[in-house]
Amino acid sequence: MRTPYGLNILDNCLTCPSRQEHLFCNLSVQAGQRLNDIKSTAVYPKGAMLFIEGQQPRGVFVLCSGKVKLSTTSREGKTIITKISNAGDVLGLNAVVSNHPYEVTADMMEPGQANFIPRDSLLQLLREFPEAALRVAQQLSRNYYVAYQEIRTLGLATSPSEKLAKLLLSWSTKGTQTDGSSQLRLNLTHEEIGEIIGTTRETVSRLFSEFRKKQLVEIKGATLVIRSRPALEKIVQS
Amino acid sequence: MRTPYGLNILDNCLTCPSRQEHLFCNLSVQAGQRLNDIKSTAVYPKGAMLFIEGQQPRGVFVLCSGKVKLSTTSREGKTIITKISNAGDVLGLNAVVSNHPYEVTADMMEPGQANFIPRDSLLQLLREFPEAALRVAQQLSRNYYVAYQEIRTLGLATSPSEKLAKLLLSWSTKGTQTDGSSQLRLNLTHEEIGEIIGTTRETVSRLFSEFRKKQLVEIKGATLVIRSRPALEKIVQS
DNA sequence: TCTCTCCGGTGATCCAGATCACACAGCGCT
DNA sequence: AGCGCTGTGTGATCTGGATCACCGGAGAGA
Repeated sequence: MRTPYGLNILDNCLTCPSRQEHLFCNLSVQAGQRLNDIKSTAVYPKGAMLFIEGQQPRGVFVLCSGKVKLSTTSREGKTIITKISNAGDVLGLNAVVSNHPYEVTADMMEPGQANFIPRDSLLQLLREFPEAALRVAQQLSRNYYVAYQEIRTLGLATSPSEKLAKLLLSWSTKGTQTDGSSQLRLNLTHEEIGEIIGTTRETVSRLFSEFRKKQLVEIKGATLVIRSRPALEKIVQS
Repeated sequence: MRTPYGLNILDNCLTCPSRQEHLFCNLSVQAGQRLNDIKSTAVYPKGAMLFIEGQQPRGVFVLCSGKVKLSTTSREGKTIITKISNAGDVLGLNAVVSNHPYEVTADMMEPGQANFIPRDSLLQLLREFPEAALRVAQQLSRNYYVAYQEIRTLGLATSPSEKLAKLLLSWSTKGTQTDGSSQLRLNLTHEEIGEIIGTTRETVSRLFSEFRKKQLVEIKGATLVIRSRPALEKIVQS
């Protein structure tokens, strides 16, 4: 099956390749079937907004493919990116469960597919299947845990260099691992990286120069090679 | 019933005065009874640690009376206070549900009582009572929501004065409300306030001077009077 | 090919807030 | 009283990173 954006569509959660990997997908057959029935799937272009900060929650989105940027913006226009979500992530869950407005804006960084589950149907399912409710609780507590790391980073890490080092290390675990160095594709602009670690475009640029000069890192086009994890860890130190 | 610290002990959740007010207390009779059976209650002195950041989760604490400071500290010794908890709050829930270590340290700021619910018993209860699991999910999503506000404050609010103004406003809602001014007891040191808004003792001190000079605020001993909410809101503006 | 726009690099300046350094006030202790 | 301790108030510096300003390269689109 092909779509306007050249993606393969997954139309059944039960046969989804990431079914086993993620909390929300890995349910009993009945609950899974039910989930499959109430979901509707759609493919979104780059730049599409799944939901916007402040909207009343309509439902949750389960990301099947693509990358999604979660961000929040102050009245003066300053933006921070709180998370880059990948396939398998559940978006908007907190808003739906707590019935608070979405606390972030979710927009597609590249074309991708997402399943939508309306709020009422989801809550009904949770009432019927205790296992699903527990699974959701676990997912929420994981979210909370991640949010907490973010608070620690923003509140405790002092310098931008520390934060950038931390970020690179967290990325490097996902990249190609070899000896003490690893490699990863960099598909964010300096501006966006600045929004993640809470600093300006210029500072990010200068930090990369500095890291390059110190041989901690190497950049060829969009690929970033981490030359020395230990050295980065020393910068983090906290 | 009297205790070493001069507190009345509440020994039954079903008759607790705050039973109706808080998510976790307000369950069906069966679930409530069960909760009452598996909990054990204790009274703690000022300074007692309910749990410490990094420990494996033993269970949750439901605070019956007193105030608890939740904080996290970096290796270099910098500390941030993430929340001041009051009666009715459930502490350690995320750690228990996700089975991650406690992400904060909880210590009593004044003598108080707390019920302890061991991890295994709680999880068992959640499996048996779907309503309880859903309740827990809601509690977690509320926690998440609060954490998010914190991220916004730390990441987006620019100046310390903005953060302090925000904090005072959030406190003033709980204090004695009159016209446009309100009054509240200040039982934190400048140092602790600094740890909440992420700045130094000296800066807090200077900010209070400044606010006093601008007639936004008045301080007599431990009571703080907010003279003009609108003016504080103008400082926040974000 | 030319132009437009976005992104990255880097220098120059400036300032808010951290840091250091005292002074002093309240309070419990012996 | 005299001592230590904890918390507060306020000056004097120092500095890291924001801000402004400009340039050059890469890609898109006509």
